[in-house]
Amino acid sequence: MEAMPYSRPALIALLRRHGIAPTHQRLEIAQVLFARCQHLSAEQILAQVNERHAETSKATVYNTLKLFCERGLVREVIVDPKRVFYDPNTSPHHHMYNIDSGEITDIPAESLSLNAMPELPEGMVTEGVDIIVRVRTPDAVGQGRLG
Amino acid sequence: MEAMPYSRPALIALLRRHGIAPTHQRLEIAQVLFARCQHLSAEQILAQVNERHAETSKATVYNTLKLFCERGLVREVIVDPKRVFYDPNTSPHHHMYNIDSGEITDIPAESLSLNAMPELPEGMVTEGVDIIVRVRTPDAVGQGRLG
DNA sequence: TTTCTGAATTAGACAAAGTCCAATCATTGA
DNA sequence: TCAATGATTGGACTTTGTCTAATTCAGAAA
Ligand SMILES: [Mn+2]
Ligand SMILES: [Mn+2]
Ligand SMILES: [Zn+2]
Ligand SMILES: [Zn+2]
Repeated sequence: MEAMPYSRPALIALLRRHGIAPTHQRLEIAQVLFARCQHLSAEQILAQVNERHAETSKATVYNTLKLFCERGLVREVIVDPKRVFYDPNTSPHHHMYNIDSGEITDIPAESLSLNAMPELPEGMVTEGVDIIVRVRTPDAVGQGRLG
Repeated sequence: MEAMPYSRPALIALLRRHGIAPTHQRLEIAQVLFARCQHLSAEQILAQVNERHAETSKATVYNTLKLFCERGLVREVIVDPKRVFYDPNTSPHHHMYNIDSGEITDIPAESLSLNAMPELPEGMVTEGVDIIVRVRTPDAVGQGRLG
C-alpha cells in the first residue's frame, strides 16, 4: 500500500509512478479520493472537486476514473445497481454494504477468506474474487430506503 | 428448491404459494425465468416475453421482477454495473462472472465457503453474503469486450 | 522564454437502464 | 354477473454513463 499522499508533490509522484501525467484535474480528483480514503461514486467525486469553484467536467471525471482503474490506482466496487463506487484502497480486501444507508465499509482480507478456490473452466483466469456482506439495520426494515 | 415448474398450472401454483396473483403477464415472465434456469436482465426478459407478439410492457416487467424479488421467487445478481440480472435459483450459491463475455454461471454453495463470518457493527443484521469470482479469457485481453 | 505538438479537457448531445404516473383494463370474490 | 380492487400500460422523465469534435494545456525542445 502507498504511503499517505496528501500533499501536492506526493500526489504528483503517485500519479507519475503509475505512468499518469499529473494534470490539474487529475490531481484534484486524486486529492478527493486519497484525502479521506472513502468509497465514492463518480457523481460524488464530481461534486467534491467542483465544491469551491467549477474546474473539472463530468467527462474528465469519468475519463480519469477509468484511467486510474486501468493503471491500478483505484478499483471499482460493484455493490449498488445504481452506480459504481471507486475505492482508493487497491490492496486485497472485501466489503460490507449497508443496503439501507448505502454505506460501504472495508473488511480486511485477513478477517475473511475462502476455504477453496473454485475450479475454473478450461483456459479461464481469475481476475479477482469479490466478497460482499450485505447488512441491514433491522429497525429500518419497512421504510428506511436511502440511496 | 422448488420442483421444476414448466406447465401453466405448476406456474400458477408457484405464484399462489408465494402470495402472488397469477396474471397473464406474470405467468409469461415466470415462464421465461423458470423454463431455462438462467440469469437474465430485465431487458432480456422483456424481449423474450414479447418474442411472438407484444403482450407485456416494460413497466410490468420491472414491477413484476421487483415483486418476485420481494416475495423470494427470484433474487438479484449485481455483478455488472450496466444492468441487474435476475436469478430464479434462490437457494444459497455463488457466481462466476466472465468479464469478457458477460456470462454468469453458478457456483454451488458447498464448493466455496467462508472460514469466518465478520463481526457486524452493533445492531446490524446480515442480509446475505455474495461471492463473485471474476474470470477472464486471457486470449481476449486487449480487445474482446462484449456486453 | 517561446514555440510546438500530442495529450487532455470540455460542453453538450446522446444512450441505456430504470422509475413514475394517470388512465385503462383484468381478476376475482360476492 | 358485477363492481371493486389490483394490475397493466404508454410514454414522459430521471440518472448514470458515453461519445465527439472543438479547444486548451503541459511540457519538451530550441
Ligand atoms: Mn405469448
Ligand atoms: Mn446506468
Ligand atoms: Zn474498499
Ligand atoms: Zn445464480
